[in-house]
Amino acid sequence: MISLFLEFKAQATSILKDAIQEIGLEIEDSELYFETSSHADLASRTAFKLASLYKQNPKELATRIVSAIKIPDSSYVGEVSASGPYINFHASRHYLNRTVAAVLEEKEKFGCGAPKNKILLEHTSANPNGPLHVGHIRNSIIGDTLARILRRAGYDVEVQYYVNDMGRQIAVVSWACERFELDLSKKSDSAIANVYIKANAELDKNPDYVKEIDAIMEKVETGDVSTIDSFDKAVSLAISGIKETLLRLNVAHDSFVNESSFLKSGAVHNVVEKVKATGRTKTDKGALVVDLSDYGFEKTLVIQRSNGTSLYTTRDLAYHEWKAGQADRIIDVLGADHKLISGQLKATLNAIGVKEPEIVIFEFVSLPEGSMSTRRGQFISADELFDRVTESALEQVDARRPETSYEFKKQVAEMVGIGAVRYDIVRVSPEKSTVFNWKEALDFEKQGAPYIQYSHARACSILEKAKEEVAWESSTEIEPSFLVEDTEIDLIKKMAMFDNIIDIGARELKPHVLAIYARELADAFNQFYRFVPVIAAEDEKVRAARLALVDCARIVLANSLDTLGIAAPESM
RNA sequence: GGGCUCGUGGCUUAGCCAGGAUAUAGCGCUGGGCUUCUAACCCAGACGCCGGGGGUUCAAAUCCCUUCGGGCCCGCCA
Repeated sequence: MISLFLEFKAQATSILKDAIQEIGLEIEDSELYFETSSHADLASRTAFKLASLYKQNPKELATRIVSAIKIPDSSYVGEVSASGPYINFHASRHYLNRTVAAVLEEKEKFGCGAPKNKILLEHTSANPNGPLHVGHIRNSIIGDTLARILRRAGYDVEVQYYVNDMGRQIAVVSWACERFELDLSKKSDSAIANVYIKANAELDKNPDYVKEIDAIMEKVETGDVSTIDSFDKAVSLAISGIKETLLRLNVAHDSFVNESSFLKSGAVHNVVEKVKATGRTKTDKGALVVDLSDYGFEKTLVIQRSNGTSLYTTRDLAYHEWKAGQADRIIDVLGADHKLISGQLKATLNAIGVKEPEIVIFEFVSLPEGSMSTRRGQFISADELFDRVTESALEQVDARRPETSYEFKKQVAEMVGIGAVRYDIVRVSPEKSTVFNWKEALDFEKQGAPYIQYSHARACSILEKAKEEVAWESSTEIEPSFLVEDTEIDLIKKMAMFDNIIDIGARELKPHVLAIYARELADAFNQFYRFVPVIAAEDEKVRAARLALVDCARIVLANSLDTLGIAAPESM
């Protein structure tokens, strides 16, 4: 709740506005054009804007503004200077001291924002027709990291998995379970995938079977008990396996919501009636379609089949109508294949006066041989990735820490392996499509999660040693003003930036900014570690201050890792 | 065919929406650093017509047009 960089920026804003007013000019807050830069802690390009507004020279304006600047006592802003047309703000000693104190005071709460309203976030929601594959977990990791960022930003976040327990693909699964034997010696989701793949091959060979699927679909829609039971059985087998995978990935959902519940409750029927009431619907070859041409969609949207059954879209409309009543903001994390349909969904919701969701789209992960498909059995399961990556991590731990127990190595390998997977996926912007590559996935040499985790472990190790050698205690009173080395100041400034990163991530729904930040924070800590002796510091007060700084780094690294959903080992 | 999106050193990638100070970082490569708090580390160096071509602007990786290449979508599937 203690703002540092955000407060620094707020103070810089007010100081700059006053100075601009002082020289008789005026500008909007949004035209102060602040940016972080290597030249200053915060730089403003506003002189460019003022120059064009008032037809004056930007350099001269910057100089005049700077000379009119008045910095209040105990401000986070220390010094302001003009560099050509740029106005550079430098943080004060007070800001640095306050940062150290804030981290020590707030500990795991450091970086948290003030309490905000409720968000309902849906992610993963993969069809229960097989295990999660490496494409699905991009959804899970983006979604889970966003949820963690939003929580730290202060939102009350509920995370849901929308279970498709009655679509056509589940009818195929159910049909497949009758026809083929489930191999339950395997993980249940994998067993489901096997019969699902076989069934699809059968359906491709013999199109007559399609009628059987249609019949099953009609039965479930009319509430046939044995058909519903058969669906439920298949779905729960798949979902229990998926839950296991998500648990290992450190991804948690607050609730699993069944699609069928909206049919049973009559919500699907009601939402169709609401859409009809807008006068946008018509019948096209027996099917009920919605005209969304005024929203820019050329083609109509089908919301009811000619046989009267509902579609995924129809049930999704009902789901979103329900969600809109549960929270202030609705966020869905969806694959790029949903771009069009989610636009149509939003338009339809808008037409019936229901709050629209914010959609976060991520692009596909494909294989070198082409796109992944559960139906064709062409995918790499998340389980296989986790197994191989943790196995590879185990070899690393074994090589680096041969003296430790097998239990320890196994634990570290799990933290490092899963962390590496999460980091590798979250560090890339969601809008980039990627090709899965085993060599890269198993590479621990690059600066990824293990690098950040190692920095955390290193901080822990220094503090452990300090307890033994100099009887250090975390409660020791310290004087942060002794932290004057470049690497110390850089590290403090980087820690102070945490609230800003959480704010940006939450505002723009971009989890990758946090991934980059965590790596930069680790960089700053490692540089400090390399250049500045801590335990060996000669002056006792300097040593105490540096130990406190190590403790701060440990806390902010741990908080960053926690927000990324990555374990923070104390030793590795 | 139409729509959306991505294209930044050999490879991966930040910055683009809100245009401005030498274009970010990693891997790989070259060279250096462990009798000192964990070397999964640190330091230095080479490598870029920011896909191509036009335009707008005092200023373009960023905005506009066009073109090429990759991905996704255009189902009474989800």
